[in-house]
Amino acid sequence: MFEKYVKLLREHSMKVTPQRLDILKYLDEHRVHPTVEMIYMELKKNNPSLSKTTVYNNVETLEKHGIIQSLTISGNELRYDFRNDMHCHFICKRCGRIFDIDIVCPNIGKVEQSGFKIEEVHGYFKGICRDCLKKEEMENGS
Amino acid sequence: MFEKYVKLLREHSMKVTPQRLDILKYLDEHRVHPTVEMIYMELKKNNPSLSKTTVYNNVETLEKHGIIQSLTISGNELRYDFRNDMHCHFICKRCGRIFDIDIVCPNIGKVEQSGFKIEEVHGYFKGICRDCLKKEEMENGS
DNA sequence: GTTCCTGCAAAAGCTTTGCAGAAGA
DNA sequence: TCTTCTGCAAAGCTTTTGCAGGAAC
Repeated sequence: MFEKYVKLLREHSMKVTPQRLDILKYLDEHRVHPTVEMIYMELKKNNPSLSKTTVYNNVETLEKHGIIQSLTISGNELRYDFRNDMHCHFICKRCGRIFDIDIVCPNIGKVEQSGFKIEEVHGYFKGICRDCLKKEEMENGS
Repeated sequence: MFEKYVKLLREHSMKVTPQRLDILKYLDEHRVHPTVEMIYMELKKNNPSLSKTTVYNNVETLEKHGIIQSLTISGNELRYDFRNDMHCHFICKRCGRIFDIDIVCPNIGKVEQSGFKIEEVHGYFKGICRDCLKKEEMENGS
């Protein structure tokens, strides 16, 4: 059940705690790019003594170790992604859902040629998702 | 002096107020992608009665009209850009400065083909800028 | 005159900090 | 045993809200 995450933490010489395992498992199994609040509310159900500070501490530490990734796509809150490989995100302005977009920026070379050392690449698309477009068509349809 | 911005506001049927003109002029002449706090502190020098709420109100309205653009690059605060054309940004993890990168995403078509309606494209690179890299070399240099 | 804007104060929301006790290695 | 983690409370910041008076048109 948790072996995968125990291994992941050990590989990064991080202490293995139940809270950490819960957070990793949640992020892995719920690829919705949740906020700290969402993670906290979900995990609190099975562990009522969980503190939001612990969630904050852990997502920060996990990110520092490169295990997870944070998204600044929505401006007023950070979102977390179990995937740490390079890909883009699409956020729907109607429903707020965030989708993974498997595209890699082909211009990194150009930016590096101009003297910048790139450590992270974030691509964010904003607009209306398929489902919300369909819903709109249904409502406006003749 | 302000004719340019008066014209811009009129074109968008927005009322012309001194505060609006000041904000537009500041953003146009200081392409550093400032925060609301930075705009407020600067403009307060010549207009001590300026309110931070007014700055918030105006950057929001200007963005809604597509005159300026907001960046979510830094997570804990919004930054504003006078440029509203499509381009990318690079933020230096050392000095915090944000640079414009004139690159257009070549993959928009692919995302739209998968059924998403794209309204905004944001490309953020994070790393170390030229100046900070040089400074590092000087300090570590043999 | 009507509409929209400004600015103040208060509140809200996300995140960080300090610290004592607890748990991991 | 030593180090790190957890959880609580309080504080810090950015941003939003409500509203009365004022300015734009």
